[in-house]
Amino acid sequence: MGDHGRDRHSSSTLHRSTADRTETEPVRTRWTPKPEQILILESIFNSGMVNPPKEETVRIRKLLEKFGAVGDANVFYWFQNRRSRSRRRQRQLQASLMVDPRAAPGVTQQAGSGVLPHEPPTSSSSSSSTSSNNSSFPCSSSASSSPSSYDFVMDDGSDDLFSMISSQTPFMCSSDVPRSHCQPGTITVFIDGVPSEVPMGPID
Amino acid sequence: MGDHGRDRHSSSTLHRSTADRTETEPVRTRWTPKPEQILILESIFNSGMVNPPKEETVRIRKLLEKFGAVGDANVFYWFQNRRSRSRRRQRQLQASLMVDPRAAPGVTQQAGSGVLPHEPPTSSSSSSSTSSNNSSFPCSSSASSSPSSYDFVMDDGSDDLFSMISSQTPFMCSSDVPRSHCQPGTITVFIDGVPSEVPMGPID
DNA sequence: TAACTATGAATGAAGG
DNA sequence: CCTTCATTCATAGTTA
Repeated sequence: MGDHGRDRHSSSTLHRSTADRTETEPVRTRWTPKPEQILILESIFNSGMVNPPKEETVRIRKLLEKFGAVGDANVFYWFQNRRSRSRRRQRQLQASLMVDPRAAPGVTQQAGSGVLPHEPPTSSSSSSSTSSNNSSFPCSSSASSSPSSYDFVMDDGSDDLFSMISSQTPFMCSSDVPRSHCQPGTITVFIDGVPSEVPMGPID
Repeated sequence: MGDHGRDRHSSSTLHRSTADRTETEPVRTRWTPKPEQILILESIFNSGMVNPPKEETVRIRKLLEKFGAVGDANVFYWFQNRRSRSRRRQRQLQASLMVDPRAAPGVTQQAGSGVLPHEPPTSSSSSSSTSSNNSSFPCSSSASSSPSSYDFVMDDGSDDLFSMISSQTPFMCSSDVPRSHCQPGTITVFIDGVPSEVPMGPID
């Protein structure tokens, strides 16, 4: 069982493959988000917007497109998976703790499905309260920080727009926020000096 | 009948999986349509019956049951999801074409952008909605002259297709092109040489 | 080289 | 009808 043969077409936009053959192979490679894109997505997610509406999704996509080809579907999937994964992680962790206080995440992988629960660090101080004191995102750049708005400064004009990212951030500073009811603010992302606002109104 | 007389979940038939976890665990396995079942479903869908009534749903279920456990709800959900997905795809495609200037007829293209699963705003979203584009596609294609039975002739089929049934079965594809409403006839599915008729009455 | 992990994409099932 | 959750498949990227 488990033999599905559904149409696996979709996706799109991807970087150049090793060698683009003129063959009829669409090379349906899946979208590989760039580090900058991941940063943006994570920041938005951690800002409380865990489920952006369509309008916001489109806007976010436009934002991400500045760093690489990406479609609305990719953004949509990203948020969906993010939410799902976060919840699942929490659930499994909780379940494990309930059953056995020292239930190690080690599992015996069985042939067939490789869905083994893997609980990485993070997710500790999760106060599921209406109060949101989420000050995640150590994006301590020289940019001024406005209340209720996150500033994101990127320098892609240079050769290495990655400098800012690898400057201090290990890779991804994501503290899974279960559901923060952030106040209506605005996520401001500065790209190449151009600020892009992503108003985060009613999250869901 | 105020409410749809359709029972929401009545999939009484479901196979058991490797239930060696907990004895009392129903394992709640979701229905995994077999390739043959998918073929039948797609055929019916592509034949124009995109929203079969309950009676037809039951009949289709009976048909599918020959290849594996399946409930009425599964069939119902399948059609519902299929319809939704098709519409979404179509909408997205149209939107993409409007935005994407490279609608080159040439194939072997890495697609434009990730098609999103949710409806794009298409024209600012404000105007009254539900402006269903009825034009659609020409309801012609290759159809048998038999007014009593309908043949499934799908194009595409470029994707990997499973090894059909043990008999000869018309190919199918994932192309979603629901004919608005072809002539009311009968959908005949040849299974193992045995024709099963599914009269398509009120299509939708 | 293969095996594993992380994650994007697809879809069944439900809720509204 | 539409959106959303949960489960699963497939694959890019990493590791032994």
